[in-house]
Amino acid sequence: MQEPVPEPSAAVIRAWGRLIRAERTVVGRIEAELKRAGFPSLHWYDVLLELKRGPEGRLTPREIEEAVLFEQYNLSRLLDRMEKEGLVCRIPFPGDKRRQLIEITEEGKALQWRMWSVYGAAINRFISAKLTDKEAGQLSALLLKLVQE
Amino acid sequence: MQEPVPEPSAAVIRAWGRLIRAERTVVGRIEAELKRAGFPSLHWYDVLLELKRGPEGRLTPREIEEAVLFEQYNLSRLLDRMEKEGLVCRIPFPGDKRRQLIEITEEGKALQWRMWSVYGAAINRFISAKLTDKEAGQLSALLLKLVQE
DNA sequence: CCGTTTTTAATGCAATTGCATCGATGTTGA
DNA sequence: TCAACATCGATGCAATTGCATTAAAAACGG
Repeated sequence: MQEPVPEPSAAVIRAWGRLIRAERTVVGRIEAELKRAGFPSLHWYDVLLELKRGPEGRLTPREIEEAVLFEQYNLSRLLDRMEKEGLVCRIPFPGDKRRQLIEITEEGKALQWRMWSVYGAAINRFISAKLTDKEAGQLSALLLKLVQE
Repeated sequence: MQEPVPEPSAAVIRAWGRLIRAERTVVGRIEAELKRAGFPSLHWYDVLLELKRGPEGRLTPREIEEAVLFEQYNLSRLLDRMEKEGLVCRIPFPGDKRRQLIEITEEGKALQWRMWSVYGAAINRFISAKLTDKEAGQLSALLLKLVQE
């Protein structure tokens, strides 16, 4: 027996549409700034930042994956590219030969730092200029509810 | 003279991170439902829905592009694929040989309809269950501010 | 202890996306 | 009117992503 699906409310549908479009718009604007400045994409930045925050600049791929929500196979290949650029290196995980540790290099830290000057300015321009801190707090709270179990 | 960039506030940075992650999470969940049901991706749905809403089920590629925020070249090729599946067809634009009209077919309308039963249910599960209508309204308002000039 | 299951990361191949540019029309302004 | 210039959509090619699967190592269960 097939239950008829109750229609989502107009308010919810509108919010969902806006979420997708807002994300696309702001990511697009910020990526454009990074590209104009000759930097790699936000994905690279995300990985660099997570690593920098990790203990001794190291995390396992799984930990990065969970933090940035990339697919395992995409992260694996992104790390290939980043390693080739000398931004990270792979080191063995003590006591478990399946795992590995990804370590950010000095060059990686330097890139993260240089990217932040552009990225931070873009955030100012495209987000801070549009929302007060109070509104940003409200937005955070709502988005948190959205992803919680 | 290089002005030092004022750091974005913690509240803004947090909201931005949550926006990206919430979008990734919810899109991921919804896409998984669609895939499980054997349907194409949300991008296809977005185009079908826009067309269905357009006058006589027709829009120019530019109009679709503006509505869904895809890149011109990506949309061009997405329409190729959709046309190949018989979901849309390209017809000449009267009075301007550069443009064209994309028209949704009956088959396209039918697919949109069938996808909605899964998509709507997923929205219920992943959004309505997490936010009240009032909260959805607040979220909409904040996201709108974010993208406005 | 050993067979089974789970976890972790990599990879071949197909599909999609990004980038740059093109060709065809339309539009504009001297 | 006609030479810029702008708009619209397509496309070659490279880069990235998605999908399915693999290999290796660890954890588990009897």
